[in-house]
Amino acid sequence: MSRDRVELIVDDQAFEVEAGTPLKALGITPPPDAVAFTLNGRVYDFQQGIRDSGRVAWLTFREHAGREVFRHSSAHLLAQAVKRLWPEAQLGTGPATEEGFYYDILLPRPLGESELSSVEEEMRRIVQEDLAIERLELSREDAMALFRDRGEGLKLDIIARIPDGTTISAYRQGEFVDLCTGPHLPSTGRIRALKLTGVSGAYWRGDEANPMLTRIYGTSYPSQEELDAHLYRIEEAKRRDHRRLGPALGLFSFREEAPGFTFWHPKGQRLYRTLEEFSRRLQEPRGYQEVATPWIYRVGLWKQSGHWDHYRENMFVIEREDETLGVKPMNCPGHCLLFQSEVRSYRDLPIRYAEYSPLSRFERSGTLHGLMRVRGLHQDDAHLFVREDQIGEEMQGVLDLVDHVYRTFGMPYEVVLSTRPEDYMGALELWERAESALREVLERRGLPYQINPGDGAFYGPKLDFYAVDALGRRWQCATAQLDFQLPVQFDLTYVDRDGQAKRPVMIHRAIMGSLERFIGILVEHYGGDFPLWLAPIQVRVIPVADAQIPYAERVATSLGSAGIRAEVDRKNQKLGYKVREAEVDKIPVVLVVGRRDEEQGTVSVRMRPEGDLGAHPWPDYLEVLRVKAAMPV
RNA sequence: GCUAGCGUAGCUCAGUCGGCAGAGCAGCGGUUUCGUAAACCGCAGGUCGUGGGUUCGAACCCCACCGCUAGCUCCA
Repeated sequence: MSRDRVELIVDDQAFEVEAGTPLKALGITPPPDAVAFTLNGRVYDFQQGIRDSGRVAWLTFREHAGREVFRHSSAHLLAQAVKRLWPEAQLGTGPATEEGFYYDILLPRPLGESELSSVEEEMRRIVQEDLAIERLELSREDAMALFRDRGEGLKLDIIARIPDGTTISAYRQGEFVDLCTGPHLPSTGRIRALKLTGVSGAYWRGDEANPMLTRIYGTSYPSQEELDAHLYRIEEAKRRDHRRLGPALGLFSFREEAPGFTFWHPKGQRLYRTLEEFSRRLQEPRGYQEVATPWIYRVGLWKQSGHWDHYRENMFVIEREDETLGVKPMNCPGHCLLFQSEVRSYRDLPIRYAEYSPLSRFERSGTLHGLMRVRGLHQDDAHLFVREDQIGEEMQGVLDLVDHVYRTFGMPYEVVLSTRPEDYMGALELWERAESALREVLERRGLPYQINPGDGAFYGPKLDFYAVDALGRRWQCATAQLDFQLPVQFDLTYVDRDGQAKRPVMIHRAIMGSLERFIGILVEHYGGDFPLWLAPIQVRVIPVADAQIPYAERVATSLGSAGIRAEVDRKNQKLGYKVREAEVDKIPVVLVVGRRDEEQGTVSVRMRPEGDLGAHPWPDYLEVLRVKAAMPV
């Protein structure tokens, strides 16, 4: 077969055609739900010239790559509608996202969310018109001329950056043309269900120095049912939003007097302390030693650690008596000073310092977000000082902890290795050693991982762990970072077997990460329905009538003595009312006590989500609860 | 910080054209003492985010600031 011929297998039918022939020229009718196809791992639409031999695999909306084609064409649809409404608008870029698509557009005037419905209407009209989507291939000159004529200044900017020798393509549907590599749907009529979901600003090319364009977000599906299901998922996420649930459950609140800082209410503080206790009970048997170090240091320390150069923008800085002081955003420098306080032997290592004290980070006002992004936080933080030969074993220990914790909360997790950033500190050779050490740890464990190039900390590469919650969303929580720089900055040493001073390696690690953020995630993951061991109020005792209040109080007291967090509902209300309130408050266990219970020495158990479990002898049932409520360490 | 939007009772929300500040839930007081998701009656609750301006008169129109929301940028 000559180089300019390709052999294709389509639905078990073989074709041999000239290279560059599009699929639609073969006279084949693709399956009705096919949006594109793959060939040798490359996605093609039906109009792109084929340059590879192989078997054609149809792509539908069900495949990730198919969805991307579908949403990308939806973005073009959006752009076309906007251009019909505002012909002087200039198009930026409009890609598909995980959940939908957006288009960045330079508009003659700001667009409010209320105006989206008219854009949406125009989009539906174009879907009705069922315009064929046509691929054009152009020379650079023709492309420049075409988009100059159409007043698309931003597109000229893009064309200018396309390297020589690349085919420049555009897609036309009706009167609309967009510069685009494709692939795309065959026609606009395929997009049966769509919704525009919001507008926001976005810098051209993502650079703060560039002008801001209007970004219009939307999503689309092949059918209304699928769109409705998507909108329902969004509603569900809103229902679970920790910023709504947290205050409603009496866990925490925010006040404008202290933006980015949390008011922990009694129940929230209990939850918080339970998590902290959970962390201690896991770490102490694993050789961690809890410490507490200062939270304000002279600027010299921050200069020494490198934070002054790399992290100052995120620090609270205080000027007093001609001196500059910085409130700590991290514990690592303090732990280095602690390590320095004594002469260390190789026999002392590894040393594992754990600390839960408050950290302050100046986050820019626009980035604050409930508990997920705050200025005042606490981490289940630790720094391990290890010999180089201990790195593997210690990292394995960290991974064990991560695994235990995320398993406990029923969250699968994904691992990402982040490598050397541009503003890195230290010698290249150390970085390479650190990065390959991390790779080896993961591979020995057989953990699949992704690589995020250039996303490491300024002092070392890191492993980030993304927990996946009940709604399938990913949250970055745990992190484990190798650090060869800070021991150099602080001139940390230990005396080795041969009497020589050696440099330890530091491992920075947090398992839950920021406890604030972790609680935010747990609230949404469980929808406020915490497992028994974690629930702030584990048991509510409800007397059927006032006459049973003393009995209810005796029950609650014995629960308390057994270490179970219990309260009595003394409200003058009917039982049904108090049961409902307990359900709304998401109390995991309700013990109803009426006259029958008092006479027979029982409690009537009601548990979430099962409901009424009938009468059980008391205090025998206390032991059942004690076992169920035990912390899973 | 930037773009757009929002801010009325503890919560959810109504408030017409610029003309006396409203409801439900929660709270409090009473009646009721009740067996598994809302008893009944009553009471109280407001600097309409803050400050300025326009107007005879501003929750409503204008300006500035604060906070929040969706994103952007940032995120050890």
